[in-house]
Amino acid sequence: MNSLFKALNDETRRQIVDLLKDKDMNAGEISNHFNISKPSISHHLDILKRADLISSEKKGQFIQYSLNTSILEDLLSWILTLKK
Amino acid sequence: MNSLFKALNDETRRQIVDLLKDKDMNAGEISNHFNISKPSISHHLDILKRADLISSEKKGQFIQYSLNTSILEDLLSWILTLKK
DNA sequence: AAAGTATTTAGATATTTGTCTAAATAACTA
DNA sequence: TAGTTATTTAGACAAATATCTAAATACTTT
Repeated sequence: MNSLFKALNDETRRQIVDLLKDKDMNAGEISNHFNISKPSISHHLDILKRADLISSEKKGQFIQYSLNTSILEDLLSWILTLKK
Repeated sequence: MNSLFKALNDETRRQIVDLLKDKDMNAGEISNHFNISKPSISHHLDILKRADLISSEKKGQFIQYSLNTSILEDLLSWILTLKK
């Protein structure tokens, strides 16, 4: 839960998640959406991956990233216990 | 949204939120649940308050804190758009 | 094999954050 | 009003974080 909140506690990472909601993208495509260096984006992707919010798959020269919504169940149910 | 994620990105603050889920508490009562100095807890409460996750009301010598669940709607709907 | 493209790793740095102690403010009590 | 209790504010500091540039790795193409 800690790594999940940590991952989501950054505007850029939340935007990456929003991007991947619509379609899978490789690191370069993701990077093009931001005014941030590629190494920094790579670092953000790593944090999202460690939180299990995204997965990566090598596609030849590229690395394709996709969203993992299953991990959000935990977050969702935590919020719902608060709201009850 | 930024202040909300920031507020939730800390185990102590999430525990405070969990405490207030069950019943309202004053700062001292909250503080007693942690091995952290009162000023630090006060600082955490301030962050939660700025995120609008809790509200405070002066009750004589004490300050009573209570959970604000309405702000969680935004978070909830954001998560749901991801899961769609 | 050499050159080019995609991505990550390494190392540095400035900013943010969580914590502390000491002091200030506010309210109750004797 | 003096002392006690509840809480916050101020200031300091170590650890975590977001970012950068330079270099390394991995794949593709010619």
